[in-house]
Amino acid sequence: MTDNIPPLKTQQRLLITASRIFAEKGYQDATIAEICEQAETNIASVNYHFGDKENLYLEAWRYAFQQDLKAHPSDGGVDQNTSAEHRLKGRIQSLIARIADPDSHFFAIVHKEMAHQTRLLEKIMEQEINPEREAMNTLIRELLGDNANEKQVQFCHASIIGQCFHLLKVKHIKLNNETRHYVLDMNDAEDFAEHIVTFSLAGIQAIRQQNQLNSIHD
Amino acid sequence: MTDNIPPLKTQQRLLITASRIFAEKGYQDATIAEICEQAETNIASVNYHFGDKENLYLEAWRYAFQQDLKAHPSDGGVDQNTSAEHRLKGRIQSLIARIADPDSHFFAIVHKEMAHQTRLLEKIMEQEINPEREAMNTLIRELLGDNANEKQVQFCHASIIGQCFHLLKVKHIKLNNETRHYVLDMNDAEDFAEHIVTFSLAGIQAIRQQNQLNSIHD
DNA sequence: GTATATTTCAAACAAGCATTTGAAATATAT
DNA sequence: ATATATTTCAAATGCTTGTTTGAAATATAC
Repeated sequence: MTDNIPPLKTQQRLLITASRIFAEKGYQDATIAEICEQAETNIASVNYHFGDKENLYLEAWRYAFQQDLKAHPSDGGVDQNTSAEHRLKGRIQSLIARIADPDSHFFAIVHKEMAHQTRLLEKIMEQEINPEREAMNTLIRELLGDNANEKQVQFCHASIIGQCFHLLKVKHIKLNNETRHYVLDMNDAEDFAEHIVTFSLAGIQAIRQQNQLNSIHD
Repeated sequence: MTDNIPPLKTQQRLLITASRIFAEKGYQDATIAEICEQAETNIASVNYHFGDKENLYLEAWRYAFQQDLKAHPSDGGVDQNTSAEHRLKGRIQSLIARIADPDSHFFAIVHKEMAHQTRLLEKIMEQEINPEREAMNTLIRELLGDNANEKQVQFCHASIIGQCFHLLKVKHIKLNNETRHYVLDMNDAEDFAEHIVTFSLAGIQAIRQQNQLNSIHD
């Protein structure tokens, strides 16, 4: 009777390994052979436990999503009673954290998925991402004020998400640094999050003020 | 002696077709068979004219870059003597136009390239994109004022590029629109460009003002 | 302890696709 | 007009990789 931790089940090892490798290489370039080798199991086990490669991909992605959220809750751990500014800041920081954290794979897979284009995954995306989008849009609406229309809300949302996802690109394009000037990298993630908050709150205010000016003319 | 336009050479047809198909499907999913079929030539012609698939990809990408710039010059056709605000606006509009135009393939290929990860392409990217980046950074420096440091310039650049590239994602993720609320789409490209300009000029001003406040404390 | 179900494994299989080949067709030059 | 170079073509080749197979090993249940 030892207190040894029982080794993880094959299925679990496959999920963990697959989410990492799919994040690194994308669906196409990741081979079942490589995943199984690193998960220390036989190739046939993918078929046995998950049916086929695509289903393993799906499950690994879902798994990564849950793990990432466990490490970085989407509200950033900010009290729901604080100002919209602070809650937006929390959400931006959470997003940046999930993108920058080398152990968070969900967004890396999303990023790689740009090329692959599976219909199934899109469905998952909608399911998983929509609630986060709506939560952020609610904050944006509050910050934009009553004169704002839905299009402006979506544009501001796109501005914020676009900035955050840009870090994803930087993360995966490892540039051959020929002693060039300073360039955004992963060590700046927290600073960049601060920047996005400042930049975006000002952007939102500008739209709000534009609306107020226009409404006077009516 | 007729004034018939001579049919395009095989090599040219391959470049045109390949840039379109690589933009649609990415490197991996695009097959030589399909490209040749649509270019109305034999599969072996890729090997004959370009050596291999990767080199065709390279050449098609370069070709797309040139074509896109021909249609949408990177300065947006704005007079170099106008204000930094207007010149930045011109650049943003050019970028958005090249991203939104269904006949412009360069950025679509960049987008799909996220998954493929060829070292060669990265090198070309640097060559082609760096001048544009520097041009925009010069404008950003001017708008940020003398108190700004290089990191802030890069952050602001990342903010703007990130917003523009977000449109690229929207373009290629054709969502199964289940009668959901309004959502950004390609018809909004011009409006979105306007939005990015307003949003980003305000963001840049906010950083500038932050710097001014901080410099007073010294 | 035996029978049944579950899981692992090495090897074989099959499909997709880039690439090659060598001959046929066409263009170019002299 | 003839010789030479260029371009096209159908078919074959070979590699990569996802999937299947059936037996062996292991766990589970009674």
